[in-house]
Amino acid sequence: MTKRVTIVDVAARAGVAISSVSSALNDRPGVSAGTRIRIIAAADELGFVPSIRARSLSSKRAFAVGLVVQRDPDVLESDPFFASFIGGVESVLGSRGYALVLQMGAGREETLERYRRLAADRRVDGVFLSEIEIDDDRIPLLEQIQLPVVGINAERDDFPFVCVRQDHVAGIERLMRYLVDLGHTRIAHVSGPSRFIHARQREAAWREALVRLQIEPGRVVEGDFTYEGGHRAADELLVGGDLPTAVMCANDLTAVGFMARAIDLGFSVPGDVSVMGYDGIQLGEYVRPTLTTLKTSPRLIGAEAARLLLDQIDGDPVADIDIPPVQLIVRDSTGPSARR
Amino acid sequence: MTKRVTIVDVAARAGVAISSVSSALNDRPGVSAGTRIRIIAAADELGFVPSIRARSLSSKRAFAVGLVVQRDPDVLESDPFFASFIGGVESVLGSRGYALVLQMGAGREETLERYRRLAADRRVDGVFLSEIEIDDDRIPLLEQIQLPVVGINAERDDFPFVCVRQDHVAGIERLMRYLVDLGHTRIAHVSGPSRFIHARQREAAWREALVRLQIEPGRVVEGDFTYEGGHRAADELLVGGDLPTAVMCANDLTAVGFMARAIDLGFSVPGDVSVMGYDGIQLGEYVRPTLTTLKTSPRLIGAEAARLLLDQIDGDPVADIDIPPVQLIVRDSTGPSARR
DNA sequence: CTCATTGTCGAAAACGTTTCGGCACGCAGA
DNA sequence: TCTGCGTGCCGAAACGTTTTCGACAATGAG
Repeated sequence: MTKRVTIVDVAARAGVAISSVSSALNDRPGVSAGTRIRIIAAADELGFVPSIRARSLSSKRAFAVGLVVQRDPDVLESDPFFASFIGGVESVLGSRGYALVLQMGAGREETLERYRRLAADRRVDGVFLSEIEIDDDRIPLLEQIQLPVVGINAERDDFPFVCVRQDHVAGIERLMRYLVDLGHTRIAHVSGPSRFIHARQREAAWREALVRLQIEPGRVVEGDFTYEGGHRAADELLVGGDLPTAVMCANDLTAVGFMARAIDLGFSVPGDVSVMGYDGIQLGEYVRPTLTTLKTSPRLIGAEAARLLLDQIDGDPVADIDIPPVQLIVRDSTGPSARR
Repeated sequence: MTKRVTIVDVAARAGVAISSVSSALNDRPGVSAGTRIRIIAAADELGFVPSIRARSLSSKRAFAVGLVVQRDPDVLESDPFFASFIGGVESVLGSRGYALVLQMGAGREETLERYRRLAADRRVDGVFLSEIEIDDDRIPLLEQIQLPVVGINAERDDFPFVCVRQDHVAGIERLMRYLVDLGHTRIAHVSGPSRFIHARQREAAWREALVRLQIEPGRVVEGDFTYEGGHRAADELLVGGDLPTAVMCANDLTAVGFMARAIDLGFSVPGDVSVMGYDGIQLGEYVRPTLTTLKTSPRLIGAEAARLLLDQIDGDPVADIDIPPVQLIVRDSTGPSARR
């Protein structure tokens, strides 16, 4: 019923002191090969599972890490990023005996409060920091609290923690080169909310890629990563004389919304305007026309971020990581420039 | 740096024994009003935060609950249920000093393994059990492990744990009555995978509602809760002579996929066929035609489930809860029956 | 044969709570 | 005055690890 077999039982069975059991099971030096084997055998036979609670108390570790996601319910409703990200995180955490504590804050203040509580309670040994904004309050807060942090897509300069980044530059350059090869020269961008670092990164990558390809960057309309945002962006971009021949949206959902609205407005996709997304979510495969996009791997980002966080907690040296895009997926929403 | 102020400090400051501090701060009897106030004051002044770790060890509680979601990555990719559900769970957990441990299992065996680990480690005081299937392995496993459980949309008979259920019957009856009032008599259903209890519940509710309204239930096609599943269902249902005049899909994503495909096939929605979903996700508002659906509240389900779980852990009496649907949302995808 | 050295192991002290048994003390009833 | 009994409080023992430090044996060098 209650947790029966403790380290004491193992020690008794192996005929050694509990300290030896501890050393043996944690791969610490100071115990001979012979006794080590004996101890491990005893532990196995008894089905010994060390008590995380006692371990936590004694070793001052929680064996858990935290993720706080700020969720203004509408925006993130069906954001596929976190599900995959968490999957990746979990795969690494599980194998190292760690667990993930997930918190959700509705507004800014609530989110900060969650971090504070997590730290005050010492419930986790480290946290992920994602969806980072310009002048993000959480950064000074986390600097003050002494807690290992791994950032996700943080800005490249001036970020005080280690970070995992999607390599937007490489990915978006591939998208742009593809468009330019098709003859496009007026290429617009529907960005994410500009307060988000990762939205700015994508926009900057778009701009730089075009400059590098010697194309004048087209208009930028700020979206919000939603389907509806794509609608609005189409309304804004597809009027007047200076129409873009291609549009790159900051994510797939926006691109799908953009296409739907463009078609409603009487444009042909890709005949009049090519549309591309960024993410590679399932949906892009089902809409008509199917969506050209760049597939990324939130799962990989999660796994690497978890590895970095755990290494950092263990005191191992860590360094930033760039995750390359997975694959350029060419489908039906893009085609040769109309050149009108 | 390290957790400084402990119960000992508080006791010293208040001039009492640590046992009194513990009693006072936990609202336990055996301490007079006067000293209680003094102790609370001392704790406040010192900014005392009890160590969850010590508390866990001593009181044999983890102060955390677990959610294991099985994620065959494609299917759940953009399932909005969990995000909202977790939001609701969190809102209750937070205020009671509990945290949520989230685990993700890729396959069946991995999922079971997560539950086992969670239990063996005693990392949580209880778990949620959702997406329940017919003959679900997890049920016997959880019965064997002694751990409080709250089910989500479990079957009504023969489920060994307490449960929170969306009241599909009430909700779907509203949808059906609305269709029947519009003159529909051939009403089909695109279900979820039949291995899921909640998919069967929806189908059963659909069937019973129609019987009650004295309409012969139409065809049933098994979908999979995805957009693509809606596509396939349309391919299957919209051929031959005996066409349905209305289709109720088991969730919104399926309905949106169904509509898109129906329109591709040359049908008019709702002219030739009315389509309705179930969930009330954002997307239904953006597609054309906009989607008639029933709004549910995963958030509410999460909150109630968390309350039930915590009460159960505290040893308080608990009883099943039915959550009513939130609102029938009539939009453009449904209309009078074509009666052809 | 002695002494320093190394490697192995054990006893005991943390870690910071909760909980349990008991000791004063004041008060009622005899 | 004595007995009995709640009340409020205290000291100390859990809870199950990790970790430190010292004891002890075996080993090699002088």
